[in-house]
Amino acid sequence: MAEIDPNTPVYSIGVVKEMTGLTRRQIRYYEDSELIKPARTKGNQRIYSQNDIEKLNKIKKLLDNGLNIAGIQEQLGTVKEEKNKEEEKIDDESLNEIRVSKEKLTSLYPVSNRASLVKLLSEDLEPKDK
DNA sequence: GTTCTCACA
DNA sequence: TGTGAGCA
Repeated sequence: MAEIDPNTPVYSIGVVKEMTGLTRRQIRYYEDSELIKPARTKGNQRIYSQNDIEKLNKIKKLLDNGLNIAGIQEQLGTVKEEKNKEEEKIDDESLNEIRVSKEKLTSLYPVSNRASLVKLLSEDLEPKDK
């Protein structure tokens, strides 16, 4: 099948919303905070790429670690090309917590992020009484 | 039906 | 952050 690049935007906000567990408001807020840079469609619709999805998931993890929008902005504001100590610290905690085995690196992201992502996807279940 | 932007609480 | 209104 056709391989899609991790930076090829093909996800609509609805998909991103489900995959990240965030709301449209939050996603837009992060975008406004320069956390992500989704592409635009002719109808001005946002389209996210696999790369953005993982980034959103990372943000979700940050929120799970007790951070807030300010923390997210701090993370994204600090993390440009080099990862900061805080990110490593958080990832380390997650790693130690879940004790992820040697996962296959199929992403451009470091192992820490990958492991965190796996944890996130494994615990993406929210208490929805329905 | 879904998403977008802007604005308000 | 959530929600509403009007629009494409």
